[in-house]
Amino acid sequence: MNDLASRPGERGSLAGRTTRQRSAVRRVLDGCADFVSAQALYERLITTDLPVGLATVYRTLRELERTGRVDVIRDKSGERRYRRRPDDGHRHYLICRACGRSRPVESQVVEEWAERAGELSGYAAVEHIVELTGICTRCRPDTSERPDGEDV
Amino acid sequence: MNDLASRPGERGSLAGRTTRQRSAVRRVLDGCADFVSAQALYERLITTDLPVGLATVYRTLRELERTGRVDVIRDKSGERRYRRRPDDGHRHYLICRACGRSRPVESQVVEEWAERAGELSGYAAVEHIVELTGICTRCRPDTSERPDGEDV
DNA sequence: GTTTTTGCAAAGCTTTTGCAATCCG
DNA sequence: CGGATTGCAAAAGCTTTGCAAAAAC
Repeated sequence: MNDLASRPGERGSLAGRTTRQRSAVRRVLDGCADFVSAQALYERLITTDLPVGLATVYRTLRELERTGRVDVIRDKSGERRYRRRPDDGHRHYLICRACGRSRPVESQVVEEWAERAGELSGYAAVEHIVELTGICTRCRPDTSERPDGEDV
Repeated sequence: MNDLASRPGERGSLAGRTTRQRSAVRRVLDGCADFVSAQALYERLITTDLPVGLATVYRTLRELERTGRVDVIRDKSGERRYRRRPDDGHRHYLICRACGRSRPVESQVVEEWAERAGELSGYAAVEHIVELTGICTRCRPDTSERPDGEDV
C-alpha cells in the first residue's frame, strides 16, 4: 500500500540559503495536518501562498527528507507524500485509506522489535519502515461507536 | 526506503488461463531467491527462458500480487520488487541495502502490535506494512563475526 | 560580485493501456 | 470457434535534470 520511512539520527544541517520559496514550502507544509503529495503541496502553494515552481517544491521536500524533518509515505500508486515530523519523535502513523487522515500511533514496541531483529540477525545499521492503514470511524458511519480519539 | 505489503486473507482464486508466458513468469520468479523488479524479471525471462512481453510480466505480477502469492516492496526510487511468498506465512523481511539479499524475520510481535493499534484506534480493516533494511554480515567484512544464519 | 536558487521545459523511469493478432480450451 | 491473452508501442504519471535568468549574501 505505502510506506513510512523512519531513519535514525541524521538531523543534519539545514539547506543553504533562506529563500522566499523555501520558506513558503515549509510554511504551507506545516499548515497541512496530514500527508500531502508534492503535487498537492504545489497546488496549495501557487493558489494560497507564493507561486513557486514545481521543481523547487520537489527539491525542497527532498532536502527536508534528507535532514529528517518530514516523514514520507508512498501511496498505492507510488506517489510520495510528506508530513512534517512532530518534534516529540512520533514516527509511525495509522492512515485512513478512505479519507487519508493520519494519526500517530504508539510505536515503542515496534522500535524495540526492529532493533532486536537487527541484533539477532547480525545486520548492521538496521532501519525500519512501518505503516498502518485502515478505515477510520468517520469514514465508516455504520457499526461501532468508538470515538476517533487522538494518539493510540 | 521501501515497503512491504502484508494483506490479511485474500488468498483469492488463480488467474484465468494457463499460458506458457504466465508459467514462465512464475517459474523464473520462483527461481529468484530474493526480490526482483519487474524489469529484472523480464530480462531474465527473455534471456534464459521464454521471450515474453514486458506488459505481460507486469500483468502477471499484478495478478500474483492481487492473489497474495508474492510479497512486494518498493525500493528507494519507487521501483517495485517481487518475491514469491513462502507458504509458511512469513511476510516480513530484513533486506540488505548493499546486496539486496533478503531474509524473513520473526514478526509475531509486530503483527500483534498492528492489531492492537487498530483496535485501540477504532479503525477498521487495519493492514500493515513493515520492512527492515540493514547491512548484512557478508557485505560488511569488517567487524562482527556473527554468522548470517537463517530466519531470526 | 559571486555563488546558490529558481523556473521552465525536456527528459527519465517505471508502470499502464489500447488494440489487433494469437492462443487456449 | 470464441473469448481470454499477448505484444507492441504509445500514453501516463511522478520526479529529476539542464541551463539561463534571478536572487542571496
